[in-house]
Amino acid sequence: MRVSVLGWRQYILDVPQRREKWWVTTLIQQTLEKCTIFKGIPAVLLTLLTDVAEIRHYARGEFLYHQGAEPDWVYIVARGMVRLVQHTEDGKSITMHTCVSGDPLALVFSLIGEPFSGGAEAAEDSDVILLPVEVVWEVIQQHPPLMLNVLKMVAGRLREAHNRIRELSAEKAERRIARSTLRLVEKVGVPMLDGAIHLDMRLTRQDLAEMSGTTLETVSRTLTAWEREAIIKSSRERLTILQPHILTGIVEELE
Amino acid sequence: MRVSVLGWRQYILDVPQRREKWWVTTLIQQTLEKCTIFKGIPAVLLTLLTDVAEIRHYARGEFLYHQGAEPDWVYIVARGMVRLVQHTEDGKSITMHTCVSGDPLALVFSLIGEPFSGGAEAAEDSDVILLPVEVVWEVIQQHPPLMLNVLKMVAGRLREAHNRIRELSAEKAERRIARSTLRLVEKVGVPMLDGAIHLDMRLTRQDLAEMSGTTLETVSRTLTAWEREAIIKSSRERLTILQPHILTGIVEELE
DNA sequence: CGGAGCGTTGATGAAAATCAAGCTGTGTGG
DNA sequence: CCACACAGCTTGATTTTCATCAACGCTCCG
Repeated sequence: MRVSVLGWRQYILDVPQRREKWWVTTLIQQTLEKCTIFKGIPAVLLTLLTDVAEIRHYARGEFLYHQGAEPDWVYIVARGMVRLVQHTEDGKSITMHTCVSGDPLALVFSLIGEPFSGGAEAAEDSDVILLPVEVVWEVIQQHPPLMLNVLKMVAGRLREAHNRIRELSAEKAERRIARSTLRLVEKVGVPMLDGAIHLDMRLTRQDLAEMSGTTLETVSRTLTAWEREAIIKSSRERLTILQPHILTGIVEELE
Repeated sequence: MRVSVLGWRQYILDVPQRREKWWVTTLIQQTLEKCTIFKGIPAVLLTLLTDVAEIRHYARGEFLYHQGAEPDWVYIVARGMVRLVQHTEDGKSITMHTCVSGDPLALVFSLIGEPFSGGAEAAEDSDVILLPVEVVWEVIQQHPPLMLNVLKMVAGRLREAHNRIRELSAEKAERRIARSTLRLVEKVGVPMLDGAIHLDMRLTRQDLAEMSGTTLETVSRTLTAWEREAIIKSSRERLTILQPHILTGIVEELE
């Protein structure tokens, strides 16, 4: 009878065919539960979302959607990482935001019905939950406080974007690279026994450059310098921060 | 009885004391009516907002609020311009967004209850409408579709912020200045008979520099060069774009 | 008339992009 | 299992861009 209230019978009826593996359902439910975007959602609506959700795998480098496309799904990262990118006319890409497990993508543009301002590319092999836009919309109608969660999420991203504008306008490359690195520590940092922090992701110099607004050569030189000072330890696509407080110092020091 | 429904008796009762001039009420009502943020609002709620609104004058350079403060009002620009700024540790300021008549400020941070990520400074002598946060919140509760307007507004600003990140990461100073100029054309451009567009605001080189992520010297040199090519005509704090299409060309040309 | 705020211009230097060449680790296919 | 190709990384040399420092002109206003 949940079905008749919400009027999404077609999705519910589809479920048996689409969902063979019980553990897929479990994964979806657990992921959705811990999304800040769904905080405070009534159990019945969460179940509805779980029922209509699809899950899809994206290989590293694959695109979930492209700049300018019209949104038809809301995406939630279950496992892996997805980065939101914009491309310049001359083919460079810039990373606007990096989404990790639990982060939503395409949500806002779905709700307001505008085409994407950027593309979304899997930065790692990732599992992503897909929710039909109409269902997400209906769920929010049923429980308007969710809109506040959405607003908080966008506000957070806006704040982050403004911070980056400030950094790009006023700061030197080394500092911006330090900032990008520390942001990654927040997202995928794994503390080691000796106080070091390992970044649990594949990360090329190019990636860091696209996050910092600089070039891969500059990133390479900077990391080499840091490694000489034993601030970090890096190898191909791997990065461990040995002394995080020094990076913090680089970010905070005056002038 | 609108009062008892909404429970904002105290504001309603305050009105007679606070509002001596009838034309102030008219100005407030007309401004609120044309706000995209209040599009679709029921008349009764608009009246409520009009009743509880205050209007305040800010001189050029005066701050409406400062970075880090807790929001207690929602601001709507009625006349003039207000810019949202962030400050760096070494005292420089960066303009994040320029608000013109009808634009809301502090709205999102009010709704999510977080301190401001930047300050708001009157860029011209301005009249600004102040709405108590609690009333705005109550109005949105009464008419949830308004939340969508809010979301649209934030999404627009996020899009703009991302565009600026892309520009700052990849583009040269002249192009960024051209972009900032064209953005101002959109906001305060007044078309002239001869096809030129005059910017209806006081605008120093420093202002343009803070919008473009460069320095006042670079802006000065660029404008001088443009003036030599008869693209613009500028005098102290005044700017007229004689050939807008050339600026568009600078923004769009490859490499 | 004098000063404050805005604007111009020049000289200089630092930062970082760009161009270039070669190295290294990883994975793949023969 | 080896070789080899490729993607990622390093390093050096060169050049461009722009910030910075500095000095001075203009004009508005008290």
